[in-house]
Amino acid sequence: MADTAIQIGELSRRTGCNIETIRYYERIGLMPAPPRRGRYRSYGGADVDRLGFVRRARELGFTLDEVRALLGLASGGDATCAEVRDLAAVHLKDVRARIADLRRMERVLADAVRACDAGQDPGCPLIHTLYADQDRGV
Amino acid sequence: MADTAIQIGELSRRTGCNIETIRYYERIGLMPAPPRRGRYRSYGGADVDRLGFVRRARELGFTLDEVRALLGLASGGDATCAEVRDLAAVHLKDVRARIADLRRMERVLADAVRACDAGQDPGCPLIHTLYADQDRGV
DNA sequence: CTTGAGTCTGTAGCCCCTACAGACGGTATC
DNA sequence: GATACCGTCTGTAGGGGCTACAGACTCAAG
Repeated sequence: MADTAIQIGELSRRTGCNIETIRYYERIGLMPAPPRRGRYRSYGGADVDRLGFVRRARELGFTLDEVRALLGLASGGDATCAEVRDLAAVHLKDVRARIADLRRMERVLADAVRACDAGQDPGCPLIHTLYADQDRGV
Repeated sequence: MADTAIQIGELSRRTGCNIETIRYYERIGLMPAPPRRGRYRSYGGADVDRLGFVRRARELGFTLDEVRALLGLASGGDATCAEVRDLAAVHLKDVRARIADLRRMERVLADAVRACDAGQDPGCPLIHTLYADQDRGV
């Protein structure tokens, strides 16, 4: 929120976003190309806010395209809240699907590891699982 | 398990693995280069098994490098079960970490969507979350 | 003889960065 | 003033794990 001009390194420190990544975001048009002081990029408070927004959206798992959409909506009026909500809802569904996938993996892996520990099986239970299960399960 | 020779399309059908992906696996040495009938690849039952193994391991979220290791261990004696177990245990930990990450995302997203639906907030709650939360949360 | 499906090689693209190489800028020290 | 050192610059290549072409071929059926 300080409105003094900062360099890319400071922007990186304040947002926790890698310098290379900041330049990458600029290249793909996610961040605006800032003015230069000499040949160095010069950022202001608005850039810190915007990049923070991007970073937090990324941490919630939004794709860069979704982040782009969110940024567009964020600058619109409050009529866009419904659109934002829908974007988030779709993404939430996606996140839940990924969780469900991972839980299936978790279950199978945990079972296999437990079976290995039990050591009843002649041969390795996990290898057995991977070889034998014909398209079923998982 | 049929031991008649099959072409890549049939291998693809039997394993559910994309043709391009099969050739890719061959290129990176995950699948052996099969003999040719004329200029067409000719596969046997062992290939169906091996590719099935790879596919199931992938479905459990193992990386290709891990799959490579598993394949190596699978052909070893039963002394390797402990190694397989450890590989799986490490991977399981990873899967659990990813689940935890996704659950954090899920929680924040679900809260935001709920807040949007409630419509108390002046402006959009999700946008607000993304702009305001300073490094905290998420 | 021609059509059509299957296969072949090779290369380029996807997502989202990350990691260089090699040159320049600006400041602190000697 | 020279040196050292950090920060920044551009540009390009790589990663994982595929996927999607283009353009050539093989082969069986009609």
